[in-house]
Amino acid sequence: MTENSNEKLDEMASSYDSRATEDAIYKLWEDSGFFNPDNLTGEPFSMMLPPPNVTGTLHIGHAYEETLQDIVIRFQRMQGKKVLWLPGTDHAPIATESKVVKLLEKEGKRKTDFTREDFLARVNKFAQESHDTIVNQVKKLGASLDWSREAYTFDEKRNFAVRTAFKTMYDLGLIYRGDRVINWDPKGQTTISDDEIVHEERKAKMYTFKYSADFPISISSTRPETKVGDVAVAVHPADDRYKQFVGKEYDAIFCEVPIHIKIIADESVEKDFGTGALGVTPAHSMIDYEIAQRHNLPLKTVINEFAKMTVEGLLKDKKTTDAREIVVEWLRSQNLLEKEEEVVQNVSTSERTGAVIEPLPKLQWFIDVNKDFAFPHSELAGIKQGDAISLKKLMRQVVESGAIKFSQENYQKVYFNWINNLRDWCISRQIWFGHRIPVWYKDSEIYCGIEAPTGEGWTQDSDTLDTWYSSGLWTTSTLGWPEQTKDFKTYHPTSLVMPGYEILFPWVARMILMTTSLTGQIPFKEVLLHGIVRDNKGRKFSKSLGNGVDPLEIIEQYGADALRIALIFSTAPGNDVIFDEQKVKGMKHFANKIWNIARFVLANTDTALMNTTSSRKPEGLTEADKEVLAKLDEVVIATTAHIEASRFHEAAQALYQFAWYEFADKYIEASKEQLLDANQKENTQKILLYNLDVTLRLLHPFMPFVTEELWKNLKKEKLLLISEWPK
RNA sequence: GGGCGAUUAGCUCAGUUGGUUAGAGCGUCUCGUUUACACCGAGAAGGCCAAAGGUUCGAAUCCUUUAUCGCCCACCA
Repeated sequence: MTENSNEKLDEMASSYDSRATEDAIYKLWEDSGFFNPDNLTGEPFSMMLPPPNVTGTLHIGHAYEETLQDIVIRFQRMQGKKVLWLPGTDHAPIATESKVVKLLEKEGKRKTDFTREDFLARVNKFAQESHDTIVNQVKKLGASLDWSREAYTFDEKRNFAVRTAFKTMYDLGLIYRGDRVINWDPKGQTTISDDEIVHEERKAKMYTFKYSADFPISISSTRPETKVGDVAVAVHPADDRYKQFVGKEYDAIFCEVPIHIKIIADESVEKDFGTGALGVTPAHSMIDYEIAQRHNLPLKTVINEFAKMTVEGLLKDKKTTDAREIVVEWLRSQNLLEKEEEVVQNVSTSERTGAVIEPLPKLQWFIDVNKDFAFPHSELAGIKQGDAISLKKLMRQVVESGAIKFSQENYQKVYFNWINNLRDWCISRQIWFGHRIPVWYKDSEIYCGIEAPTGEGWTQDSDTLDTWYSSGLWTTSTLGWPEQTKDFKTYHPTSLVMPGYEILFPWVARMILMTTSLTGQIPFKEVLLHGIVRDNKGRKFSKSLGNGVDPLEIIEQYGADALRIALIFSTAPGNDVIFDEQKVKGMKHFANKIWNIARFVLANTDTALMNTTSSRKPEGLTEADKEVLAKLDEVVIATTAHIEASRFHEAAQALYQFAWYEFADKYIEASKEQLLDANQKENTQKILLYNLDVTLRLLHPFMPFVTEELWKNLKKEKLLLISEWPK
């Protein structure tokens, strides 16, 4: 070894120290300005970060998501494209508000102790703190996001986009206000959409009984207390047992409440279930509401927003659960109860509060997904401006036509299946935190506008919008829409969206719905969904299990590069990922291996050769030289193909194999002899440098920190961040 | 009930359009350290690719059936 080399060995630590490296490297990148596409040239490539909720801190699942996206982004940037990856956070009204309510409860305070303004100040403070934590975590991971364009779903610009979107859809007739049975969360005191419901299996008792002794038909119910709201009994039209009664009407006194029951025939009733007769409670059951609509039956509300009975008599002001006991007792005392059986039933609960959903008729705002509207502006093949199309058809069309491509075909099937079952979307929420509905009332007048109406006496709707209404605008609002900004023109439609499969419906589908109807453009050209991260027992990470892993602790211990490559190494995107600290440990060793490969190469080559490394395949190569160069060509082709096909795990595996076994174990070992041979020395040095150069480039999207740190030693003009991808 | 998927080494998972002896990480075992890295090297053990049938010159891969497991959607009252 030369004297120079010994210096190099002394200069570089014998192992890679991620703690001493990562923050400085991130700062180097940020200061370079190359996260901002304004400083780049080439064909635009754009992607939006799915905005994390400002409900606290990020978990390992976010780290996975950001790693996948950062790999694509860095790869595209190295391909010489003008790459925009735009960061932001989501105000997530229900989630954030309920989080703050819980925090206040710990202080012994309630939401109602505050004015709307004071409460919102508390929420905003919490949201700001969460935001800061999240941004720090994202940076620690190495995500190469353009922070100069950072957005928030609840900032001024996004609020303007939301108001404009609402007004536009209202004018198109897509948004309407209607009195319908909706999902009411009695704990959160708000409506929620179908997507915010979680079904839970619970044991329940099903009671079979008659309304009164002289009523001809028995019915079954797990919620006998709602029967005071019944207006009909529905039977199947072909059910011979009940045919004779159809059309007849009866009066009865049920648990001290007078009821009037009409016998109707409806196809939706199952003959073989229970008694084959369904007590219809239009105000407190979605299905019954739909039956009632078909038969022009009245709505009879018997339960209020606090899940308490509103009828007179025995049940007055009782909670539904208590009322149930009372009704059952009453049925027994009247000798009307025929059967009582244990059943397992699916109960609808609120995703955020866990409360049992109470279907209630309420005046709310909806998006009509079935109504044909005149498509206002089109940049799509197959649909012209002015064509009549419904949102459902539109959502199907843009995927069927191939304008939006699902990288995983099975998720496309899931998407179509969801659209087929889609119902109108309830977008109003009775919570304080969120975008106010841009509608004002004065006596019987209604005004919808982007700004408040002029004149005295107008009151704005007190409701706020569903979180997905604003995040559904994410690709457009972040680029300045509704203004036709330069960013919007340059980067929209975005190239790709990469969220987890769990938000395919609430987010991906909603972005397609909102963006396409409003702008006539698709929001993104390609959808690539990823799985969720589970613990090493295959369980979801959750607070109640206490199995959460803090990405920052993992990064502190093993380094961000190790975490990144460990997460993507062994699983194809779309499948769930098992997080195992052992994997991260293994990849820390890999980062160290790369470090020592570089250390060996740098110690055994002359700086004078640094800039001649691109001179390939010199004369007089040894077998080992030829072998490693061939393998290097292979890994360049394979890595590129794998990334282009979104097989990130295979790209990572190919690189791991090459670097460790071909480059280090075989070639570096062979080079030790060759370096001693004067005839082979220069070739060997060139090949070592060339291999190192290419390996660092290929590895950069996966392990950006260690590769950029080592790149410094190659004394190149450009940062590795914006260096050319090898060919 | 409707839809989507999974089953490959002790564990966690790869395996692109079907193509020679099915791979990796971790773990296990043996040997090795004046040598860039012990966060290391050399080597080894370990799999009738869930089961049965079919298509094919050829199947982990395509088709059918079965079993087991998982996820999503859905208020059979």
